[in-house]
Amino acid sequence: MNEKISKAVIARLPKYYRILVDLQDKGVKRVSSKELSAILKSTASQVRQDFNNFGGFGQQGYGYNVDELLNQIQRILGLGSSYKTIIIGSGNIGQALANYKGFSNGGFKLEAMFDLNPKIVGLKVNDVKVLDYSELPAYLEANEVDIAYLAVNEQNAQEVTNVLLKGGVKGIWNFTPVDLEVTGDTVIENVHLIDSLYIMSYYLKGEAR
Amino acid sequence: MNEKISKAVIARLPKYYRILVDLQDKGVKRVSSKELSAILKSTASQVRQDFNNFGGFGQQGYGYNVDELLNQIQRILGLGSSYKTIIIGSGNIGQALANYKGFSNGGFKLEAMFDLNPKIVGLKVNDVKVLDYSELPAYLEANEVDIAYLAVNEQNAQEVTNVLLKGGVKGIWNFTPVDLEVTGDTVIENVHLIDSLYIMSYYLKGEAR
DNA sequence: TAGATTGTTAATCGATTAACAATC
DNA sequence: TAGATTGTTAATCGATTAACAATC
Repeated sequence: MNEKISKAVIARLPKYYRILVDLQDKGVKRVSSKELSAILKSTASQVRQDFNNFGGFGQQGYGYNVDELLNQIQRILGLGSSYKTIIIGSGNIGQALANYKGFSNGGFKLEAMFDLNPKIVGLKVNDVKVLDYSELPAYLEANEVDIAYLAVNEQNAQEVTNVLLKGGVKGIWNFTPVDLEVTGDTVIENVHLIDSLYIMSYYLKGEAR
Repeated sequence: MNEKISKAVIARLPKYYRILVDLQDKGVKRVSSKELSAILKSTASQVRQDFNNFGGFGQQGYGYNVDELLNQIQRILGLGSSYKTIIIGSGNIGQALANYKGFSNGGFKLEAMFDLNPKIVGLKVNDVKVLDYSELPAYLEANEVDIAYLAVNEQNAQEVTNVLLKGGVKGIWNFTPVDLEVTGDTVIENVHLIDSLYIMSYYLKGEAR
């Protein structure tokens, strides 16, 4: 399956996932595309199209079984797996990410943190020790890392990325405002906070018009 | 102008902005849509279409003046203005946002922080004092707030939002995984970190196929 | 069975890309 | 002027929505 599913569809999957977890918590057993679309503020048609990208898992005349649908989406998103993660740049954002509880549920296991700043190196954040950045290449040599959370200074972002790529990291969750250059099939997921704030500014200004 | 510009276009503006700041820093004086598209990995056609949503500011045969184009995009994004901001939920993420230097440049001025936790209330983060959450309604009564950065627990997100709306906050930058219900024309900008991580998981899994 | 709701095809809508006359 | 590159219209592509036969 999975010929080439559009980014728009993938971007909606986590929302389906969240909604289904909610429904399951509430003890709801079945749900129709129409009900889902009401929650999502989209159309029943889109919901069905989305699911049918992966081979529909509903039943005519019935709808979708919440447990089963949730399992499927979990599987599609790969949330059954366990990911080994590291944090590069253990300042404010890096530490916030280390402390954030939500990630471990999805199977994202923080294994190590790194920083340049001698004041930060050696700290323990949420039971994970901050190592000196100079140790990163050796660490990558010795340990298989799935995802690196990149929260370093803008100036160092690309250089650190190159080290991570050389070390065989499979994905980079990028919190810097830099559009990283990568080779090969390394996955980059950007969280451009500044962009998000600027977009908000645009719409706020719109209010005044 | 500005009839109804698509979200896709708006989402690209911060990237143009970043690129133009870079070019200006490098002393570049002019740039063509073709050059910009090469940096953006898009097409020259799209670049020109994007700018022409706001009334083109190029010159035939020449291209775009970097300084002028940057000014225009800055103006469109409303980055000349000054925004009064507060942080609700001053845990890890709230504090990281308070400490983040990048925001003040864009005119986002942090005025106050709030939290429920007595261990956090009273702290000073980046020279801003954390107030008790119970003081929020009075604060909003007394002060005009443009943007609230929402970094509270998932469980409290909607309730806090209701307080913010009642207090006349114009926009909410939402770091909770909740899809907030809002009335009126309050602007919501979501930073769904978990969604972003799940999307990354999807593409990582794809590698293995 | 009859009603409900899916899976799926067809129609529409919007966004991206191509083309080219206008003009600096 | 000739070359370059815009602004803008037209063509294409892709995503969303509508419609409906299949079927639980």
